Amino acid sequence: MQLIEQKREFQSALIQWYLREKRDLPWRRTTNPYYIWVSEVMLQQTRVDTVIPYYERFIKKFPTLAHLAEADEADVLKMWEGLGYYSRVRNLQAGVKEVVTQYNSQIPKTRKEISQLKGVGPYTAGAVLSIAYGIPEHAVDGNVMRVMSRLLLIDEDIAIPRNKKIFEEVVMHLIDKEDPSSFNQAVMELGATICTPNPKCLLCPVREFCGAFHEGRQQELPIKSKKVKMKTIPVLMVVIRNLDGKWLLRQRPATGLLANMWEFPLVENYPSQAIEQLMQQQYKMQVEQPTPLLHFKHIFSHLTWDITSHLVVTDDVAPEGFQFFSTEEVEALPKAVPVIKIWQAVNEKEKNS
DNA sequence: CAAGCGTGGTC
DNA sequence: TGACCAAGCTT
Repeated sequence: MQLIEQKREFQSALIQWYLREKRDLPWRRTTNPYYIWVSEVMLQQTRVDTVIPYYERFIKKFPTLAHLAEADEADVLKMWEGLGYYSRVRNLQAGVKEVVTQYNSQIPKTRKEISQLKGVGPYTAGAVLSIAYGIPEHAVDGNVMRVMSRLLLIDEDIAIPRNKKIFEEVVMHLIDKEDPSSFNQAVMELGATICTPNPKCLLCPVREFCGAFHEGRQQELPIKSKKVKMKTIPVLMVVIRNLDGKWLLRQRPATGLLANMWEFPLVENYPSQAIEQLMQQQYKMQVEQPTPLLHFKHIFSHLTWDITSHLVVTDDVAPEGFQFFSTEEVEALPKAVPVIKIWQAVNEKEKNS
């Protein structure tokens, strides 16, 4: 195969292009393995432009492994608010604590050891090892599979997990042992800017090595099977204010959807009946004066919430698992986007009365 | 392994 | 407007 035979020329063309054209990103100004780790976790399934401000704030607030290890989980979650996939940061802090306590605050330099840290999978392990330490390890993400499937005309379905090892083996063969950091980042940069789903082949620095370009098959690669369409769940959210002007919230479980985030009382798949009766049944609470707030859809990765929200008043006590919070306290709690939207609607209504 | 897990951008 | 996407990991 042409690319394999001209490996040196390919590596050189790719890395020269990367060093010339790479975007100036905050995490490319350091090789601090902790900062690389933070950036890689944030970048999982998340766009660069979204990550940048979160990254800047996060490392300012938690500048070292020790700072993050010792931080309160609620403060850590607050820094992640709005970024999504909230278990990432819970796992990150757990992994950082492992490094501090078990590795004398030195992030391990072997795939075997680093992969055992919470939240560090095959990609993140290879990314930290190669970018922070210059170790020639594969870091195969969606970009890499797309780029390699085109370069080498690999037509295995990239949606099937067991096929990823094909790409990991390809990368281990092609990777530049002298500069694995630039090589891995170059492949990803190429996938993010040139070898996109709709590729810009005329701008590609390695098109002469590309099997798909030669055969005009760049639009049909990679092969990726479709996923199932998601369900829509009707959700009723009730914002409950007591006579002291405080708000009723609870923290979601530590695992699962919106892990550890705070929310107003909610009912999924609720029956069509009055809010007062529903709150009595579900939470044993007496509420009055229901006022409609917002009606909107919130789309998650695998399901949609069709959210109806109301504002009510109560003179009751907080039910099991709930607490009343002042307005300032509610602001400080980590909340996911649908809760934030409803909270903003409440504030609007307060302002106009 | 398949399914669960957020959010915002793009075409 | 809806499908698809974006530097994946866990169970």
